[in-house]
Amino acid sequence: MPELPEVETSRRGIEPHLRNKTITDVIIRQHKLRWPIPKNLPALATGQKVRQICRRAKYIYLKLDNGCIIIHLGMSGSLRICTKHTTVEKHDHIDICVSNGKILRLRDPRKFGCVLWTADDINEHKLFKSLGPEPLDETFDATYLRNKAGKRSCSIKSFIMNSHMVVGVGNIYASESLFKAGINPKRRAGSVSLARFEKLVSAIKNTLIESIEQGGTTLKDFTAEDGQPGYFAQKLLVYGRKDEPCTVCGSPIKKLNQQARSTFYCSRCQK
DNA sequence: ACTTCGACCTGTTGGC
DNA sequence: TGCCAACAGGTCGAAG
Repeated sequence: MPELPEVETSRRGIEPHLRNKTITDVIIRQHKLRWPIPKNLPALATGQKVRQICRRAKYIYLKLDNGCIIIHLGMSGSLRICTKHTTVEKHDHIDICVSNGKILRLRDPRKFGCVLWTADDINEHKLFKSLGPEPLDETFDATYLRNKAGKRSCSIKSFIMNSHMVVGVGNIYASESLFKAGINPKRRAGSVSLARFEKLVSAIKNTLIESIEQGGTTLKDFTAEDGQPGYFAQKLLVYGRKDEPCTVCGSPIKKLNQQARSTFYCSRCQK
């Protein structure tokens, strides 16, 4: 269920356990994720040192000297740091074992996630090549979005959730950001003014920064073998609040479906 | 080039 | 209390 803040929190959580450690083994229990885990991944990665633990969009990747291990958590994936004594649970699909005895373990009940390998420049990888800017990058601003929006007829909500426009805005933060910016989620992307894109960009950045900070304070011990990994409840203004009063004007929050996803908004505050 | 929609999978929840 | 349908925070790739 990870949105970008959870992915970044996961990256930060696993980083100190893996950086500069040598991979001693890769154990695959289930190949069939969104795409098959490459059969030769253990052969490629074993013996290599993990140089960096990075994030791009909602992908986490481990940089080795001979390539990268790309990880996506899909809808239900989670990462934890284990030891060889940690019980393997159902849906624990892959272990990446390193030289200090720690194990990076991916659990993903719905199997929408993936673990892939690339030997080439990560930015040339098919999944990375056409990604839009990071939402917290300074190149992501109102002018950029206005230009991208052009005369497009798709809804502003699906526009900001489109990874070719900007990455990392998931279903929850799309609703939350549009509420903060006062924009109706059904509005055509092409009809949003530059001034309103300014508000929207600020809202997206603020929402994400706040959540990442909250993740950092919530995250005490990522090894959390017994409980959940570094996910965290967040204060939501509209998401999941159907029929509850708007925090600004008091009118009931509405729910609608867009592209088969739930959208929550205030019809009085968002035009 | 743009938009919509199906597909992938299992666990949880809410209504009857 | 139990059953079943609906739903869940992602996103690619095909089809129109």
